[in-house]
Amino acid sequence: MFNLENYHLKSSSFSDALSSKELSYFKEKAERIEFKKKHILFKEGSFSKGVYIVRKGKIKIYKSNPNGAESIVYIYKKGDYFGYRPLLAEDPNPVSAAAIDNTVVSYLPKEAFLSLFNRSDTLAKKIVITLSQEFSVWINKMTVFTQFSVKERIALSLLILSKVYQNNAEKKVIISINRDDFASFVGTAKESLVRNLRHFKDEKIISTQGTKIVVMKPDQLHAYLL
Amino acid sequence: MFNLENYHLKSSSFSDALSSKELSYFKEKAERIEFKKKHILFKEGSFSKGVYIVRKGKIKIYKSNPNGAESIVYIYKKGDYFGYRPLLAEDPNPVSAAAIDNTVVSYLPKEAFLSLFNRSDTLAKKIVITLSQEFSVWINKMTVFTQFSVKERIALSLLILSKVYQNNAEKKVIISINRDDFASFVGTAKESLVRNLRHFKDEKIISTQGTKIVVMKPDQLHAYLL
DNA sequence: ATCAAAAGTTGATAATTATCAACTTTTGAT
DNA sequence: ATCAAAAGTTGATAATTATCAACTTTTGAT
Repeated sequence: MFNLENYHLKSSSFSDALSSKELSYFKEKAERIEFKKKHILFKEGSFSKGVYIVRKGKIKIYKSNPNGAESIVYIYKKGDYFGYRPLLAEDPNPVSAAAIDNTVVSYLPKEAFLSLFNRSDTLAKKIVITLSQEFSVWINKMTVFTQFSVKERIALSLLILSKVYQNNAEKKVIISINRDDFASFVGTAKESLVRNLRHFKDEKIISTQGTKIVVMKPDQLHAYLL
Repeated sequence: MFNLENYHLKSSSFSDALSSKELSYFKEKAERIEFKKKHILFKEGSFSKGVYIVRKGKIKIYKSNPNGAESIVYIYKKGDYFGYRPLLAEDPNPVSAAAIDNTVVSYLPKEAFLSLFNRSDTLAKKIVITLSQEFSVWINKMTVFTQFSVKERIALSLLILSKVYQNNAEKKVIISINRDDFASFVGTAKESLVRNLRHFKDEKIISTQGTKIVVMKPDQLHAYLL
C-alpha cells in the first residue's frame, strides 16, 4: 500500500523538544537572518557553525557532482530545522543548502545548540527517535530511485511537493519551483520532466499557471504508484 | 575527491558504547542464534522484537517491491549491529533482513535494549552521533543512484563489497555473493551486471573463481569514479 | 564421480531516458 | 507597456539499460 508518509518527513518542531526554560535560552541565543533567493547558506564539505530553523520560504538541500549537475535531496519549509546532524557528528556537511525563495530563518549558533543538547537528556533522546524515523524515509527514497520509473518518480514528487507547498489555508496547492530544481529533485533531465508534466496536464491531473504547477487531482497521481 | 568512507558505514561495535557494568548486563541478556543461508530474520512491516549483532556470516537488508524485485540496501558483516532504529522509533521495520550465508548472531531482546538505552545517557548520545554519521552515508548513496551510471555503480559496489568481504588476514578479497543479490545491491538487472563484470574481467581488474569474484586491482575501480 | 537443478552468461532486441538544437513563453527590469 | 534575458517546451535522435530466450557453467545431493 502506498503511503506518502513513507517518502516525506513529518514536520516536527525543534522547540517541541525543549522545556520552557530551554526554550527561553533558545530564544535568547537564536538570531533572525534573511536570505535572498538563490543565496547559498553553506556548501558541501564545509563545517556547520549552527542550526537553521526555517521561518519563511523554502530551502533546498542538494549535492553537486563534478559535472555541475545537482541533485536535490530535500526541500525544507517553514517550521523545519536542519544542519544539526553534521554538527553532532563533527563531520563536514555532506550537502549544500540554498534558498529557493527569499527566506527568513532563525539561526542557533553551534555552542548554544550543543549546550542545549548536553544539558537536556530529553533532547538527545528526542533526536534519536526523530533520526530513527527519518531513516525509514531515506531508505524508502533510496529504493524509489532503483525501482521506480521517471514517470512514477515524478508522480511521487508532485505529491511530496504538494505537501511542501501546501498552505494550510488553501485547499488547492500551487507548487512554485523551477524546472531545473524539479528535475534535480526527481533525478532526471529537465526535458524528461517537462514531457511527463505535459502528460499529466493532458490527463487534467495538473495544470500550470505561468511556470507554477497546480495539482488538481492528487488521487490520480496515487494511481501511478500502484 | 572520491572517498569510499562516504559510501559505506564504518563498523562500530555496539559494546564500545557501554560501560563494563552495562556490558555484563548485555552479556547476561543476549542470546546466540544460528540462521541457515536464505533464512529470513524479519520482514518489512513487522515490528522489531530485539537488536541483532552479527557474529559470523553476512546479512542482507532489503526492500521488496510488489513485482517481487528486491533492492538490497545494506549488507551487514561480523561485528555490525542492526534492528534498533525502528525499535526506538516504535515504527514498523522499513526493510526485511535475510541471511546470505549460514550466520550466527547475538540477539538482544527489546526490553533489555531499551533498558540499556534508558539507563545510559552515553548510549543515547553515542547513538545520536552514529546516526548522524550514517545519514551522510545514506545521502551519498542516494545521490549515487541519481548521478552514476550502472557501470559506475558497479565499480563502486565492488569497492564497497570488498570492504564487506575483506578478511583482515588476507590481502586478496573474495566476494562471495550471487548475481541476483549483487544486481539488487547495485540497482540494475542481473544481465546488465554480468555484462559489466565481463568488462572488468577483460580489463583484468577482477577475476572469478567459480561464481565468486576476486577484486585484483581496486585502484582501477577508483578510476571509474573520477 | 555423476547428474539434475540452479546459477550464470551471451546475443538480439525493445523500452526508457538523455542529449542536442530550435523554438516559444514568461519574467522582471526599465 | 516594452523588451531582452531567462526559463520552459518540443522534436529528433542517440545512448543507456531492461527484457526475453537460448545456452553454458557451477553447485550440491547422491
